[in-house]
Amino acid sequence: MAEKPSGTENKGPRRARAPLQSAQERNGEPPLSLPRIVATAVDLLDAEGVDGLTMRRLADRLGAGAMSLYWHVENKEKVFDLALDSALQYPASPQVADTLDWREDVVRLLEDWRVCMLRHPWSASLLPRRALGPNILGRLELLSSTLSRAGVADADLNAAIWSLWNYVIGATITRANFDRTDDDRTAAQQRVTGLSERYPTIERSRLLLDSDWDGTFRKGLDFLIDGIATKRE
Amino acid sequence: MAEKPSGTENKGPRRARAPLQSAQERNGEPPLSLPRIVATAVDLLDAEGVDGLTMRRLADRLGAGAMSLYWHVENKEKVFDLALDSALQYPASPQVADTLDWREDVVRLLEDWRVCMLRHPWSASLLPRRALGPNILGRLELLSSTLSRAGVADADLNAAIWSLWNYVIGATITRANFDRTDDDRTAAQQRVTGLSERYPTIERSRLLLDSDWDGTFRKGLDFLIDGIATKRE
DNA sequence: ACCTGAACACCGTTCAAGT
DNA sequence: ACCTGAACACCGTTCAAGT
Repeated sequence: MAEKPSGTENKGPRRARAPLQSAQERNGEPPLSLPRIVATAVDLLDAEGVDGLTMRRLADRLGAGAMSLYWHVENKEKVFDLALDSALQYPASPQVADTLDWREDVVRLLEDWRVCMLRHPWSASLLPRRALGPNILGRLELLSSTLSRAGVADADLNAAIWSLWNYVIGATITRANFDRTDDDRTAAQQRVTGLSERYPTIERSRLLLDSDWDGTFRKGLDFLIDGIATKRE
Repeated sequence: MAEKPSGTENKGPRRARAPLQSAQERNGEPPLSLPRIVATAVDLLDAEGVDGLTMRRLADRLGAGAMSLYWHVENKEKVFDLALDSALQYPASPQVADTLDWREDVVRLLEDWRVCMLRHPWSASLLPRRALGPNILGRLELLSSTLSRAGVADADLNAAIWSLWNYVIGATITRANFDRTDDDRTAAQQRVTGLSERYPTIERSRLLLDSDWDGTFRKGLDFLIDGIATKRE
């Protein structure tokens, strides 16, 4: 499984001794490279959604033959892995550390995470089923250390992290997928209304219409953090 | 868009005046019917996962030609919608209502929901992107009315419901997807260990190994409910 | 070292046709 | 009313070959 240099440590060919300008653009960079492939994949996903990412279409966008990708990337799965982690990049200088209020830190951390995923609406639903890349791990580490420094007992640390992770993932997936068109939502609520004797509470509260996603996210997050605060020593 | 009877109200052909036993099994039921298609789809999904569900394979399992499905079902999307809602069936007699403790009720409701989705590991990730069928709406209604009866203010009701929904979805998706093989998890944790200077906290807490999913789920749920209890009037 | 086209075994869905 | 096969426009990936 290691004949090809498509392994994890390969950063793509170096631009130094570029050979003889092969038919593509003439900026020193070779026409295909892992970073370029990943960046283009993210663009394609942003534009066309998960189902829009096709090896052939991706190659097309890169001005390459369909099969050329496989020298760099081994798999479509791998493309997803790399695109996801690349979409979750975060400011290298974690200025979040050591604020006065650890709750503030956690909230800011997770809200940034959420905003980042909402900017790439395909990312949230992909996250739980992918290998954890360095950016994802970096975010988890930042969260862990913040909570740990805040005094969360070691025994409760993992439960706290996973609870927050699960909540952020769930909220973001829901929002990215339900927040489609207003028409869809009205249609859904109207189906409920048509059966108001079966779903009286939902009908009365207009659950499927009203959706202050940002507010709801923040409220639930506060609940969780309140609970976690209890576990500090 | 309405020539075919594949619309929402069509429950499949009635078995009453069955005609002349067409080449299939000789139990009164017609060889193809919406309920049978949906049930088989659920089986197929359980056995082969989301990617395993193929119109052709589904038809195969039903002993029918590949295209026969389209008379009953209009779409592959629709198959997913129906299979999902069918997997989320719940006891028609909601004995949950009117216990002494509303918190107990909510917990039982959501734990049953989660167990139900874990029994069909493909369901959780499908849920957020699908139309809400009667079973899903029924569960939402039950949750809503329980919270409402518990005294949650109308202004906070929807936020409470969505918070719980998001949390359950997130937790279940994470669990269904991360809980794969032990090998995977050890490999993941070892990658972290190899970079222990970058992820010291995660390494120390063994986040990627230890995963008491059930316990974590319950703890986070309690946090949320605690927070919601605050909002009662 | 890097890229390519032809080919294989699949997809979902349309359509015109069978009973 | 219900089912079908052929056909179309796609997929991901292998392989043997090009430079």
